[in-house]
Amino acid sequence: MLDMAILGLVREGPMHGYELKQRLVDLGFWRISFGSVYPALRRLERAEFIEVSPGSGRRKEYRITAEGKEHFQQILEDEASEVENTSAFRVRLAFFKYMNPETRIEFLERRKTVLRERIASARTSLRRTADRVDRYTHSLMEHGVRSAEADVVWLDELIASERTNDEGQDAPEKF
Amino acid sequence: MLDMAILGLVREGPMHGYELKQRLVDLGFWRISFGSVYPALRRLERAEFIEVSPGSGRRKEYRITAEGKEHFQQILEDEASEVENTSAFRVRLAFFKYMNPETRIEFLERRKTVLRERIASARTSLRRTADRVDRYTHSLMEHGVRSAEADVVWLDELIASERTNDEGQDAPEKF
DNA sequence: AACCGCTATATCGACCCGATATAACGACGG
DNA sequence: CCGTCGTTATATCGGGTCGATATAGCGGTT
Repeated sequence: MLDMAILGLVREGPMHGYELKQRLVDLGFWRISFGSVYPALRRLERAEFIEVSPGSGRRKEYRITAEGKEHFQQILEDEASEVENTSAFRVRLAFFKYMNPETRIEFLERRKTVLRERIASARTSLRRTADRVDRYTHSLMEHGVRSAEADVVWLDELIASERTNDEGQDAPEKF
Repeated sequence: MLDMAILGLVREGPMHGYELKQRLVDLGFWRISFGSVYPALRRLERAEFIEVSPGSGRRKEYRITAEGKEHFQQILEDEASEVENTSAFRVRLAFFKYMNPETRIEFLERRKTVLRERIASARTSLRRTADRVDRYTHSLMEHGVRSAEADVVWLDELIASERTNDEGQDAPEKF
């Protein structure tokens, strides 16, 4: 998941580790750690998906290779893509412009299905435990349902906007 | 974090691992894994916070010890409690009834502060990157802000309800 | 009686997190 | 100019977590 995020960011242009982490925070991955980022960079370097060159000062500039781009595309569009994992879903969405337009909607729909199933089972367990559970736990469970419902609404908006203007602003392939 | 969740659940009564995991799912921890649960149980057993006895069939019944209760109380009320970690926050909330009432509001307020800071910095990075970023990334960032805002509203409700009926009854109400 | 899906415990490697170490850098006042 | 403080930047470590997988009893179905 982190590999995809890093490749997707480095794909926009060369970057160093610290900057990479900040961009991830910008995307909403608050808790990403340097203990994940730097090992990931070495991992990707070993696999020859990225290259390193010295930047200014202590910096190391990372840039994506041809194999890296290929690999990124492959894991991005992977049919068996993890739609249950919120973080993985969000990363894929962040790089939606690189995704085949016809798989975008399918991807969003699958995410919606997962959320709907969770909402249903959460509602069930809310009803089942309504009397045994204190108000804090109950509120926690209810808020979980409301959040998931809001996510579904958001997904519906994304799907709608994807269906209506699908020929408009496809991002430039090059950089 | 998982340790606290397990101790809190086992505190209600003896339980086996599989049941424990299901209860965690009920609380909204969708992605908790057996690869975390069983090692955690052995960890807690080694520390003598829980005891094991054979249940029916292949089951193992886990029950909390006196030291376990003590430890649970200690990590629950820990002043330096991790309020930035969403999962840890949610676990603590699920066991709010065991928390000292006067620290509950303080805890909720600290969580609110963290969320407010995130909202502010997310808004900043939204403005900063508004032109450079595609509509998918933009929508992702915006949705993050909206979710966090909804969380703040929810926290406000919890705080309000905590301030008004602080008369020590744990009767579940509508909410 | 063979089969299937669910319950239940367990382990493995890869990965991620939080804390910590190190050090160069710019800014600022004394 | 000189200390020192906050930020930038890379890196490592131990312990925790994840996802996959193995094993097997158990109840119901055809």
